[in-house]
Amino acid sequence: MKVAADLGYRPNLHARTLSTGRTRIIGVVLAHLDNLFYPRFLQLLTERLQAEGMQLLLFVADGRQGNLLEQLLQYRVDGIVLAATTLHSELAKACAQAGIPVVLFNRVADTQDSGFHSVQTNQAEGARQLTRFLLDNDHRRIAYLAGSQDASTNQAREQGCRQALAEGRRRLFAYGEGDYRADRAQGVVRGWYVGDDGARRPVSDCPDAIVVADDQMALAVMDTLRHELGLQVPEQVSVVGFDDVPQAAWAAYQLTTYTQPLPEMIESVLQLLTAQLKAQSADAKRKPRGKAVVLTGQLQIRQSARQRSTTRPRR
Amino acid sequence: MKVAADLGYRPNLHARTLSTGRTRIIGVVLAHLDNLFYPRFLQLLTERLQAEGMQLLLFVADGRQGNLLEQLLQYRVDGIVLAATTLHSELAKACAQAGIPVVLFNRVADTQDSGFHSVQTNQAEGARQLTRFLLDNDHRRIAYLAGSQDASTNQAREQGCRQALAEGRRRLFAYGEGDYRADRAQGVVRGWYVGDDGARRPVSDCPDAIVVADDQMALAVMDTLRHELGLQVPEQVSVVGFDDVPQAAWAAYQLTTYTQPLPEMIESVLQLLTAQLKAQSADAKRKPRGKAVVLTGQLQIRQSARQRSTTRPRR
DNA sequence: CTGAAAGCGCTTACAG
DNA sequence: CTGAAAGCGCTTACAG
Repeated sequence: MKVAADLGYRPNLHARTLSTGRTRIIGVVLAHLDNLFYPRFLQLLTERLQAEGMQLLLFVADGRQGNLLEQLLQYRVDGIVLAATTLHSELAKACAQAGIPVVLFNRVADTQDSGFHSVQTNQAEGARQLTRFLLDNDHRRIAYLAGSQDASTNQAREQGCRQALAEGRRRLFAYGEGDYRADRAQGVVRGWYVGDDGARRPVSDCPDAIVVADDQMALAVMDTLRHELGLQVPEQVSVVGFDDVPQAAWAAYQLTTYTQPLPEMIESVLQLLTAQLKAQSADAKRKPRGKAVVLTGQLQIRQSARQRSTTRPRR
Repeated sequence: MKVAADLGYRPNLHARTLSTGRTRIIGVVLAHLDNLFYPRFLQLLTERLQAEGMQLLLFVADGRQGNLLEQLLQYRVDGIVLAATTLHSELAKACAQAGIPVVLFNRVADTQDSGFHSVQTNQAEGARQLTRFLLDNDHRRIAYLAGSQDASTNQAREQGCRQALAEGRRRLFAYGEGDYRADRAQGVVRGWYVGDDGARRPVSDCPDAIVVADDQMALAVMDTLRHELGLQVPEQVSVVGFDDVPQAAWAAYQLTTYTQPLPEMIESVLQLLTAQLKAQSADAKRKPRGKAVVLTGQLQIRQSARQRSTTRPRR
């Protein structure tokens, strides 16, 4: 042993892989690393995997999925984490078919009980709480600015928003699609507040609150409202987001949002992954139903949404 | 071939690795993915590596470097990109000793001609241009807010700042260390503008411009100046940063900064990496000198630094 | 030009 | 309990 250490011997993990069939490599597929929510996700996931002695092979989905799948399979990854919100489910299916454990992050399978494991926050409940907060604080013309229509995150958030409105016997005042992109979101907002003639619309024709499908867009929307349209946030328009990205807490924004419990989510991802790895070696044939973990986030009240009164009535 | 495809055959890359000695895996080590500059770096690098048919194995340096090095070596990565600014150079040396090509990103070896390849922006020149811009626009009390003292990026930027001041026959008005962390930077700024008694210092005792070692800290500094200390940026205090992270362009900040040419930098990283891989297979013994690629960035003038006058004198 | 064999560096079942 | 052999799935030099 001493000699081996002195000679600088390191076991070759690829050789080990050949005989054990385990690579200890997890493939992680991201769609947009430019979304402010994912850097921290990636950092935490990497740290946790490292701590477990596993490695993270990073892929960015850029449309050419075929190639990506090929790589994933050829490297015999032990498991795959799919965090690409808008990613077509073809990829997930192909991986599962190849017998590789898949965990969907912040995304749920669009086909019913497809057998995929998934981890997400209770999106609908979060959006419901945000919307109810706005209703409770006297907002009456509430708009929803959607992410991508086909993203499960957006669908749940939209549904939660609509549900809260229905409970409050209110209708949605305006609806637009931002596709989870800052520039598109800003375009939608301009359309809401500025008429075709380039003049500002009357206040009563404009939303007094905007439920934005994620923080990324919400921050961009705040910029446009304040610096381009000259509106006060939250005095004239309230904005709420979803995720609680680091930037949401910055003094310039102080965004009211719904916090996704990222560390817990990561733990769940790891649990699902390792559970599958064990089950796989135990009895490879028994295919368990996909387990959908839904975690509870938290309403994070900051300053971007107007509150009825700072001095609360004494009980 | 048809049959193979029908059966879903995929070559096992680990087996190939065993016989060829090439893994087509590049190890990437990051210190802080929470720095706003790195997500895009990682995204672009991943895309480029994927395009070349290589894979990216991601590591986050969390102090326990020994373990990290072990993993890197055991997975027989073909090359390593070290983007961890404050990372101790032990790691780089150990990798080089093990015969793995290393490219330093945004960082230069602290030991002279250590044989490492590196890619960076001309940091000193950038800081010089930023500082000169401030001088040319009538700023007289210029402070430098440093990153980590031992980071080569910071050393070069500080030197560039001091050089421009010397050229303008000015002295540095104040100096503080933010360690590339937003909260530390904010603490330094508070100390500059607020006395021990908690009262604001007289204007003439405070900087009228701050050269911040990176955008991450510069944005936090702007927040503190505006929202905590009630100062106008740029009217009362100018702030400039370095990197040109996506957030620097946000309407709330409009940060004047020095743009690092990220796509070009990535290209250089890939070139250095592939060149070494070829050289390695050609004659493994000839150890070439480290090549230090220094690219030119660009002064990005926005609104966070006061300009003398919007109407320029006609020539 | 085609095809069988050796070898890459491990693990593990098996023989002694 | 120890030690030699077979096998994981490729590549490549070599024999036919």
